[in-house]
Amino acid sequence: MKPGERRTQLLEHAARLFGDRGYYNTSISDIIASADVARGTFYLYFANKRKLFEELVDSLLLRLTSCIETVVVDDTARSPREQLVDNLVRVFVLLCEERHMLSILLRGAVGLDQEIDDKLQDFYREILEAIESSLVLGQQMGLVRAVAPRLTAMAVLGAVKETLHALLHTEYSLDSEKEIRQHAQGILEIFSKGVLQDGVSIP
Amino acid sequence: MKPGERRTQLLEHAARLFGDRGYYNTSISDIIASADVARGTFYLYFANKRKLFEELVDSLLLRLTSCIETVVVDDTARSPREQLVDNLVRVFVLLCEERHMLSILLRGAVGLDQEIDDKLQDFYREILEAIESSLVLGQQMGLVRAVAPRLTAMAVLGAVKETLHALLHTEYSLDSEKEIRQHAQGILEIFSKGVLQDGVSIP
Amino acid sequence: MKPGERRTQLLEHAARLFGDRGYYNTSISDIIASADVARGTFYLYFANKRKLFEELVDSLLLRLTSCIETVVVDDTARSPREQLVDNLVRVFVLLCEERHMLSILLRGAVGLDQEIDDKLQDFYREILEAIESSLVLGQQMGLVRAVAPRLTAMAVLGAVKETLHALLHTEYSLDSEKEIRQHAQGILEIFSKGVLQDGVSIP
Amino acid sequence: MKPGERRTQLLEHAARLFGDRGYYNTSISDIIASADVARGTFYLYFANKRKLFEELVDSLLLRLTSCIETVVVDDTARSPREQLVDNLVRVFVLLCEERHMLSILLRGAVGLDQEIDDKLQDFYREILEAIESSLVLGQQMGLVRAVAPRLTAMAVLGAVKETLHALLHTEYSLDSEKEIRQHAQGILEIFSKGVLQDGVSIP
DNA sequence: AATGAATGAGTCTTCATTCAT
DNA sequence: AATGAATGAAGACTCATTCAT
Repeated sequence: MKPGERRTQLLEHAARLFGDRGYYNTSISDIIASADVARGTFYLYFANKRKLFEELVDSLLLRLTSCIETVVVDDTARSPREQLVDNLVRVFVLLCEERHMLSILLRGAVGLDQEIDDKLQDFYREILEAIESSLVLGQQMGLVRAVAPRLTAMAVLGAVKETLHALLHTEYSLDSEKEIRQHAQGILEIFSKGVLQDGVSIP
Repeated sequence: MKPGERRTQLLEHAARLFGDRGYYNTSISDIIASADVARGTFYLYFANKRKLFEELVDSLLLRLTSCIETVVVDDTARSPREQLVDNLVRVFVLLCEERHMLSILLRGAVGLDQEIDDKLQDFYREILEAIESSLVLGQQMGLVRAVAPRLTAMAVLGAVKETLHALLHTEYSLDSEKEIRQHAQGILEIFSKGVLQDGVSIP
Repeated sequence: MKPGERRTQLLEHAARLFGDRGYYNTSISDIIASADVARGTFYLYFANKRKLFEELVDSLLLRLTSCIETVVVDDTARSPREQLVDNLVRVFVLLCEERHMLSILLRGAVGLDQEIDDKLQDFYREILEAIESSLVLGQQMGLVRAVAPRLTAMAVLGAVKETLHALLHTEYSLDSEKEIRQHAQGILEIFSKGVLQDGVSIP
Repeated sequence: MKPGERRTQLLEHAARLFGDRGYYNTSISDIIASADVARGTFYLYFANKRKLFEELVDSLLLRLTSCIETVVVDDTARSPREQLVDNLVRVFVLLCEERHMLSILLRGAVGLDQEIDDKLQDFYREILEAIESSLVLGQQMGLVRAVAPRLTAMAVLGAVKETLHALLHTEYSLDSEKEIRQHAQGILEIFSKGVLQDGVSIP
């Protein structure tokens, strides 16, 4: 077994177990039994259970961050719309592939550890701020109506989270990339034009 | 101490602790220390920690459910829009008053207990279905565009959840009912008309 | 409810429960629930659980002792044989009527309390000594062979205990006094003549 | 410390404590304190207190069973009488060496656990049946009088149990194998010929 | 006499972590 | 690098007993 392979092995098994049962219902015994590794070996690679979890979260946030590209208005190759959809698609594809991590991401690590909680909090805050500043920019360019940018950003983020959440519980499934793309476009459309017919307003 | 008061006392202290630290980081010792009650007294009122938690969840879902009224189209007193906003406002007011329960609601009881998890799941599913059927009705009446009803329902629910989530972390605050009402109207507006200016589309 | 009736009520319910489940598997809660009496009331009549048990044992030993009459050789009305059998019959009748107490008697109160244990020990010792001295007397009168008196006494007591034990487990039943009398005579015969045919010895 | 030694260590200390104080008055704390072992270590070797006890009972019954050999009538080396006595001697020797287990054996595990109780019950039943069938065989061969076989079997078993019981309370002691052999022969003789002189009957 | 809410010492059990081999 | 026996702090839960009403 190559060096580092043991580590990966433990991380993968732990991710599956944490995703399935949650942090507190996954014991070190479960992880080492699943990875077929001795108890002492675990502590050769990770300082403790919390650190292993933290590493899983870090790794996920890193990969997620690298999924998201800043939308460039004057890209001649891809329209802003395409770039937005592509961002969403990449996020969904990543998280569909790693349901276990998705589970960890959505549940958060509440009550587990302030440090890890903060990381997730920061991650979401950055995303919120990115959306918010895009909206503000759009408003400055006259493209976006006078909606409250922060509130709108939260709405968008929440919508994405909720559809991800639905994926976990198999009420909803996105099996092909085509479906995922349609899903992403659907979300974008809802927020672009709203749900009402032109000229209609809620009475 | 009146009968039933001890129970309530324990429920309240437990709610605060569960809300602050999460289920697993709240021990019975914490609860009874907080409520200043003897160990045995706890078990006089609750079979175990899980049952107490379940009761908190049940009680919250009950109160939440009773907040939400079916929107009636031909109400002469209040327009559908007002009814929608009032529903949202009541939910927000209730949850603002009980932050601890809000925390429990949003985190879910993941990995804790299938039964409790299912209750939350069912609750959210009912809300989703209510939103979805309203949208379908709106489409039949020609008011709502040809958006995917399920996806849209998830987007709306997610948006509400996310703003509630923000409340927990004090990035965002809704201190008066007036603010809450504006907040609810804001969400409604985003989903009604979307974020784009009339005649504009994302390039 | 007459005074003293509460006491009796508690004693009877406790006897049944102790007999069925044993001392440690019978809680005060069980007893007061069975007797339909408040918790505090229990302690009005008994200092504690142990004292109640002690009273049950005392009462049983008293009644047992009063069952057993010293065998008188020159009684013109009843032969010694009849007196012996009558003693056994009375003991069996008493214990058949109160199976729960029989259970307590046979199990002993081992590990429960030195004091109670000693009482049972003393009771059995007295019986042993009575049998032993009868045997010695018989030997002096030339009726009894040169068997070891103590050992023989233990054998007799053990035989009686074992058949009582069998009653508890329904392998064996003594439903009428006639059956009980035959049973007692059977035991007496075994010890009188032994099991071998005249003139035969175990090879 | 060799593998398996910890287990044995715990079993031995537990046997002593259970024997001295009984099951319910022996806590896990007592056992681990006596064996000078950490709390967690206990659960490394036994699922719980009950399982440890069960193992002690199982082990004793196994060793007891292997003490007892079927009596062979046409053995040229040892007469049936010798074989019978040898069986008894082996049982007594075993139980004299392990007083603690003797205590457990005689007290039974009443009210502790149906499963363990049944094991003891079954063990005694088998012994009873073996004695009973020997008596019936003896009757068919014309050696044994027309005594009730079941009743007689119970008497014999009871006698043996009672003398064992006496050993526990030091009223009686069997310190050498010679004494034990005399004891066994004494019991056999009582049941062979009875206690009465030839030609005498209880008046 | 009777009640039953309250108590808290004591029990079993789990599990993350350590360390000698 | 790897092992797994050993640890013990910490948690949930029980139940005999008390005492104010």
